[in-house]
Amino acid sequence: MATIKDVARAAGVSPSTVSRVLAGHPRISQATRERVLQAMQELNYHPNAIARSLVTRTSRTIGLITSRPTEQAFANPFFPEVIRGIGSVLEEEGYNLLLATTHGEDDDYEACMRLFRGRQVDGVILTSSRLGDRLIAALVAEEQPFVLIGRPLDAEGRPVYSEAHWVNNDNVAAAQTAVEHLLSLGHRRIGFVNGPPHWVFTYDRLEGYRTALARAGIAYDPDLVLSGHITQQDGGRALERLLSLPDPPTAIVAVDDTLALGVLDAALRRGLRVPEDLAVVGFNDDPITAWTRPTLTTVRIPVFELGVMAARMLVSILRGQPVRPRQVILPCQLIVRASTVGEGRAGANV
Amino acid sequence: MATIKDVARAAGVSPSTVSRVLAGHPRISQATRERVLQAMQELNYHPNAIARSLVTRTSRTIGLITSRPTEQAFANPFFPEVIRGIGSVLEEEGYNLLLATTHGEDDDYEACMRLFRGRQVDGVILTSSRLGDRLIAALVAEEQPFVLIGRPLDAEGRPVYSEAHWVNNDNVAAAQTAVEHLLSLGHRRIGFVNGPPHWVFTYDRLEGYRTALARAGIAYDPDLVLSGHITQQDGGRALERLLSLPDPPTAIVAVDDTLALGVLDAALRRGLRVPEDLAVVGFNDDPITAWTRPTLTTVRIPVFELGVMAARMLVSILRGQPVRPRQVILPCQLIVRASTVGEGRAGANV
DNA sequence: GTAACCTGTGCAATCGTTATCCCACAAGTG
DNA sequence: CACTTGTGGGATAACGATTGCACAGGTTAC
Repeated sequence: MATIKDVARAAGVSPSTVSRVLAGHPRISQATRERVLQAMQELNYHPNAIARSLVTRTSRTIGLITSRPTEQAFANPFFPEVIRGIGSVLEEEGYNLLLATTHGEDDDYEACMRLFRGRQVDGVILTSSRLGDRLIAALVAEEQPFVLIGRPLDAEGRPVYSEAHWVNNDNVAAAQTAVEHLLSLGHRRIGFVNGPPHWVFTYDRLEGYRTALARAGIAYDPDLVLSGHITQQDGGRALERLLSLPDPPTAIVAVDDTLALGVLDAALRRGLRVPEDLAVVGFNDDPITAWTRPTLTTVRIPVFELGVMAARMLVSILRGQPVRPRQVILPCQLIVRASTVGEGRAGANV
Repeated sequence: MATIKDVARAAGVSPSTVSRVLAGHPRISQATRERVLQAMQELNYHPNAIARSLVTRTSRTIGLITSRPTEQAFANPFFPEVIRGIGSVLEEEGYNLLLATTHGEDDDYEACMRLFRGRQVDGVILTSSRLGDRLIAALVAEEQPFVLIGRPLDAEGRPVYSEAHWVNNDNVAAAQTAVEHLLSLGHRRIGFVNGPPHWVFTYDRLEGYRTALARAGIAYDPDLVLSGHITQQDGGRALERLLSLPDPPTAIVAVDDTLALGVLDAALRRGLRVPEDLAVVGFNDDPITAWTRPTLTTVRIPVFELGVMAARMLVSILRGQPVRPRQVILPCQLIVRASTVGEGRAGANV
């Protein structure tokens, strides 16, 4: 495979000159430039990105940390959608996207550090965070360029790292809106089907649930709150448990549409009428929610836009440009459909 | 950042020794090994993967070529699903996955070549191919390690590159099965909503459609075959055009569930009863198809498994192990649901 | 007419590893 | 005792680029 030296020899110049042609250096005469370019063509030369990375200490590659095994991450439409957003920016900017393979949730720290130390990526995008996330702590401490989709909270749920860059949707407000929607429909016993509670987004959504209840003067009942994995199966299981309570809920908020689908499916199988016997609200506006019967009320998260913003921010950081607001909050939107208001009134968005 | 030399100095050995410890070289005494490991710990040393790549000429990274802009690729559940499969293997094998960003379909050749020449990837997985694909031709000519999901056909549709590695589902047979299912239900005018016809998978599915018709003694009517992009919108448009024919079809085969959803949606909007007025069959068994009303008959493609097989094959190739069958064909399965047989009979798989 | 500057290019160091070659020393062999 | 064999580890040269510095020759300024 042709190297820069081969090209240099063929063009009768030094390797430096070839390198300068490659870099578009201004002080190269038109004549030599053409000679070099022709030699490159003839030898089918492509620069070795690895060698270049070694000396420039950049790779024009951005890492994506899912903090979950790929197999699990891509089972939820959230990741493809966020990658769509990220990809649309990176394509324009000429960055590649490296998916860090992680064995499990705890392994992502090592994986991410390896990427940085190994100089394989110039920066990373984290797609979610945990309470007291040590990966974020390390990235902040080492001043590695990164953008978080979400927001950093310490182990006690307090905001931290005000200097960090992140893009978030206001999950507290979003969940609050969802619950208030149900309250306005007259529901008083509202079940909350949560994911693993140590994730910030689940924590925030639970927070919103509690806030809404508190404002309505309804006591928080821990029996109504269940957490599990974000799978349809666990959604179904959660519903079963909630329905077996002495005083079961008349409405359910699930923190993800996948969970909500599990709830809906289990409810319908049980012969419940939705929303008459049980109202259901999900999160994310997964395309599937527009097709279910009844269609599913859900909180639309601007996932694509989160990806776009995160990528834009990171690119700016890498360019050394100051990022004006270091933190961005994108609005959510409650999409009211039949699973809460019935066929007739569905379609009106709040 | 600590380098191998710093570690060497701290441990009182030469860089070579540190490198050997890193590589698990057998001829290193226990004592020095421990000294070196401790120095690494103290200096928080992580090897520079780029520098290593430069000399070893490997990167432990695999490239994924979607041949579409990321934004478009990830709009279809196929890609996330195939990545799930690939990722599940790569995680175990310790490979990273690099998504090649492509501006468009024609740009993928350059992008892929840059990846290889730049030594950024050890091999690539192509997720689809076109008739007479020049990227495949180049990879074969340059003997670059790659696995194709699909199969290589020349510009005239003849199989080529018998030495290439690929994983495919038998799209011809799959489409044939779908059409025969409709024929067995009595349909004689069957519309075919195709994607861009220069892709091999669309070509093959059309082939299956024609074969099934021919076997049933039904003349091929080009008016019944439409092609467009694989979007819901184009599915809907195709249906409109088909219904405006003098002798419109009573059934539709769409080469992708996304198209089928567009067809279904447009049909329902028009007030058609499905399947009584119009039967619909899709491809891929997108989770959404189990939720539509009526549920959608579809051909299940083992997408996850295609990803797993492709990744396994590529890893074997990279290891220098002979891959026993160079080509693998995975079976499809027709999932019969209500969009062809009505609510009562749905659920029986063929 | 000479100093100062500009243009275009080459030289050589460097990035952080791995790999080849070689040597010092200890132990086994006849 | 001389000679082979084996073990552990150091020196040094790649790997393929980039880049600061030097410098030759031509142009401009005064």
